[in-house]
Amino acid sequence: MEDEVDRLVAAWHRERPDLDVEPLEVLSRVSRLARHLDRARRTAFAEHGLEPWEFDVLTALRRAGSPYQLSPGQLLTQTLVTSGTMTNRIDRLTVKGLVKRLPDPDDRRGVLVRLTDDGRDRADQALAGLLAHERELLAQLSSDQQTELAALLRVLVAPFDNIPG
Amino acid sequence: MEDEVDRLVAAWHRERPDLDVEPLEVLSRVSRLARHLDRARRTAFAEHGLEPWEFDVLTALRRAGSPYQLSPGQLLTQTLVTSGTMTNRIDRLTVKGLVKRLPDPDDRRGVLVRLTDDGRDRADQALAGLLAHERELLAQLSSDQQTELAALLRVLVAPFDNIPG
DNA sequence: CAAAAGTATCTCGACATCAAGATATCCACA
DNA sequence: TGTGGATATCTTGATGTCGAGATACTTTTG
Repeated sequence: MEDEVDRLVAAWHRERPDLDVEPLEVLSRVSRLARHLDRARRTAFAEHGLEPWEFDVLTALRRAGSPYQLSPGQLLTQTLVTSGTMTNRIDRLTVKGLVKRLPDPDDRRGVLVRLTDDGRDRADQALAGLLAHERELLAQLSSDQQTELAALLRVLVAPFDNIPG
Repeated sequence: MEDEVDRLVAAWHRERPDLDVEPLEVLSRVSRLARHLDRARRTAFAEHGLEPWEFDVLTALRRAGSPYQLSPGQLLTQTLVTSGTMTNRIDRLTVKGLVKRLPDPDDRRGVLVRLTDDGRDRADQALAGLLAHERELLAQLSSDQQTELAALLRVLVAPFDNIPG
């Protein structure tokens, strides 16, 4: 089946036949798919009363394991936002009662952000919902194809994840 | 090579061994890669004095072919932003002398946004630069692997692109 | 031909994000 | 032990985006 990127590439061939736009076949699809996924996730999370950014923070804490706490610094390396943004997010999640700030007993500069019981439940529910939606999307591919796709994507992502930056 | 998603999946297995998080192997990689690509593009465009959003608008006009003009409405369906955002973008591109607004001769409600000569050159240069950078990223994969990857991604994107939404 | 519905663009207010800088604290080394 | 540099978090100001509504014009309908 044709997609927008096929049309994009066709347009470039028409306008710039001298140019090899092959890279767009992969990378434009990655970007566009990510955009669509963002929308789908927003919808999925709304069923649980969460915004995507709230899910990101809550699940980072959830994955940390009991007692479900991380420093703001650890949270921002995991979520790739700036410190100002993270301060703001923690503030708002605190108001909603999903996390709370505790002083770090070992470092008086720092604080620890801990998931409340309610926050943990919301994270678990939203994750289950997300996985259900995503499984539907992936039903277009066989299990083997999914594995293949994951492996190819890993090759492209790994350099970013392993080289500082 | 391991990546962040491998670590993510391992963490979920540890904390929620009951849950099948297989979909994340594909879709989290798509989202994370897209995020890295955004950054890389920002860097690539900066060499040509353009922001990513400027590139998006200019290349949409460029692809339209001579005389390189589209209505704001056409531009916002292509770039997936809202009308308020597009108005703002056209304003700023006009100030920079990369596009200009012309009245639509056939519909007095409408305007046409046309690329200036300078705008067209900038778009062409930035595209060439982008493709060069992206080719480097993709050098991790063989030509066959790239084709395979593009095909698998197309299967996932196509439903979004072909069903209105 | 007049009124209603639809369409195209722009305006405005709210908000999340970023980048840079401020403040407080820790740590290595002399 | 004290001093300078590194670290952790928060604050501030600017900016781009969204969403709702306003305005102007076109098309359809009766």
